[in-house]
Amino acid sequence: MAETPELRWIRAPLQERSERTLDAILDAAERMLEKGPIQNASVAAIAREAGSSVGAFYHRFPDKQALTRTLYERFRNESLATIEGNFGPERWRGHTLREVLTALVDFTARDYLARPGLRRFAMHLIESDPDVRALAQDLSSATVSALARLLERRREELAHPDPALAAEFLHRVLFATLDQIAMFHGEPPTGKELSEDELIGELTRAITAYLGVS
Amino acid sequence: MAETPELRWIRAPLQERSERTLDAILDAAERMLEKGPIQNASVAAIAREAGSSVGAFYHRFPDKQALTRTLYERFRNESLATIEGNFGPERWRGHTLREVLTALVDFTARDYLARPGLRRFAMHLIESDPDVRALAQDLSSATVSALARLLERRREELAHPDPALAAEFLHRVLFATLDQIAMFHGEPPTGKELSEDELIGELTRAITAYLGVS
DNA sequence: TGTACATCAGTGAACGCGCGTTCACTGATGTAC
DNA sequence: TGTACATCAGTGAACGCGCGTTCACTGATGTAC
Repeated sequence: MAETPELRWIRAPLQERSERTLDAILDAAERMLEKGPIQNASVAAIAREAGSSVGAFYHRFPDKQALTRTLYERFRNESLATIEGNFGPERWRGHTLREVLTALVDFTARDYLARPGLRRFAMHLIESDPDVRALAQDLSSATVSALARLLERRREELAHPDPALAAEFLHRVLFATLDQIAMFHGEPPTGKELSEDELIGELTRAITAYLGVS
Repeated sequence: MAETPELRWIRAPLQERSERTLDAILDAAERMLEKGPIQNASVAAIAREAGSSVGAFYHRFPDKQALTRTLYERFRNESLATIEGNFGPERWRGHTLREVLTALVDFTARDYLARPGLRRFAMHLIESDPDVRALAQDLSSATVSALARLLERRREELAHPDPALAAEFLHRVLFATLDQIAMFHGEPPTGKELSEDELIGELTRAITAYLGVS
């Protein structure tokens, strides 16, 4: 599961043994993400889950923050790869803008909602760690730019006067909505259920209507 | 500033003196909300800010959680009153649905964005305290119902086939977007600025387009 | 290929700090007569 | 109206717990010759 992680915040493993330990700790932390906030999990508990020890933890990580940053970076790299894959101009050749948007919303929503703990983790970290926030802004910018380019290229298929502004706005609304759902453990803040399919349907309807997709 | 608060979670003050202390503590906590998470502020710091003492704090509140719950309930009551005021059928007589929605979005967005710390506080509490979450769901339900009734009454002014579903969806999207902005201290997650006016404009555009307002 | 030594990795008990909570005490307010 | 007493309110030092971090030690791996 784990690639060799970024070394920005951790001591480089010099033996294969310690690389295994490092991966085990990261994997354990990732597993614990879906149970509850990592911020509430003690280093001892994480080490135990990894089948390791507190001392081994501190042999790799200078402190607990380095673990959360490294984890965040793992996920950010996944996201960057996904953006590359989803937004290339040739990726959607032969499809209408409506089809493209429908597919993107569907994919993004299901991806997010499948791992709510991960999203909660990211939100808390972005809120509290300025370095991570800078990384997240970078990721957002990349996504917004990719979306803006997509909209610019298909300008004749939409009515919104300012595709760049629209991309910025849509990015915000979409991710805010998905993050909010993740935040509340899949239990929606209102009593009434709104199923995943209904949500995706309404999101698509709202986005195409907002853009004035022909 | 403070009304006599709900007594659900605190010991009733029997002398005027202790009621003053109670209000001072609640006001101090409210002030501290905008600085940083109350969860990170120690009881001693809150008591100090209130010009009181730790012992006085525990004379009113059985524990720290009772403070956050009481604070939350204060704000929830404000919100309930706002809903009552904003959603009565006679409130908008003589205005088009477009005008009503424009006014509601403008009011709600500016109200939220003026006190981001309050929103962050509420989000964290809703996430971590099941009792508060139940209260929040109640509040959401009330808002959604009020909005749904408004849309039902003006069904001929909109194209969306299911006003109740639309109300549920719009509520989510709107508050998720505003909460996300509050969450990141007004610094948007993307580098590019989207001014408050632009945001409100695009929100209104998106909502009217989604509903198919004539 | 074997041996000595250096470095890396892992262990878990102990430390220390922050913070929520308690408690013994002092002071203020209300009430009975 | 004054006085004695009970109850309420406030104070801040001390307690205790959880948890991040350290550290002295043991074991494993790599390397020089």
